[in-house]
Amino acid sequence: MSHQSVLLEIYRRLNECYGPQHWWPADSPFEIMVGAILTQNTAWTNVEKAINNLKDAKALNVHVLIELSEENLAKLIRPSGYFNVKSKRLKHFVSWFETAGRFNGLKKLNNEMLRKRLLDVNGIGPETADDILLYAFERPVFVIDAYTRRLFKTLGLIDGTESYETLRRFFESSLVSDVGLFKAYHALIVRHAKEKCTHESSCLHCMVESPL
DNA sequence: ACCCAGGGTCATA
DNA sequence: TATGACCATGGG
Repeated sequence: MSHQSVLLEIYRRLNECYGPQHWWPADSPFEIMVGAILTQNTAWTNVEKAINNLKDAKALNVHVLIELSEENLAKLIRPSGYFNVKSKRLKHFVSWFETAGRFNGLKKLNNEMLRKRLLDVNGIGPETADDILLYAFERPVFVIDAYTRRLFKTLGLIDGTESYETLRRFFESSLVSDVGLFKAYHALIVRHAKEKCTHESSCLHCMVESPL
């Protein structure tokens, strides 16, 4: 059986268990990018609080974020944790974003170039870059996170020690390159990890027992 | 009281 | 290249 059919079958079952997930939850692509940085190693419920603070302060835009001091920005995003680190990272990101000509400038770059540029920003690593590429720029990039690693290790499809790039290539070369599929797949993997499948163990749709 | 969450950087060997 | 310390809040 090809990797393609295995991965599609897993997707089919996840989708049957949980249905559409409406991801990424945000009002705009810019909010997605800010959220991608804020959610680094952090529960999403905490990120929501930080984003709401930014909205209440009318600070969820390039101009205000550039003007805002690092200290004041840290206060606003406090609930998301690592607030000093993330304040710096957001500042790095918005300065870069503005300099690069925002969406109209950046959307001209191909996937590989855009990814390279994102990774040059201090505070943006592979997963954050791919969140931004997939959900904000609608590029067909498969996001690898800890949940993905765990699930597919449990399924015996990967060893679990592979590098980020190796795993990303595995998914991207095994699946048809489709933004909608990649978005939905990643969202379902997260959903499956967070809300463990409550179906009977005999459930034919969930081939996986909850990871330990 | 402990554990973890939609990671990434930096210093060290 | 590869491991470890560090960042920090809030919910279980």
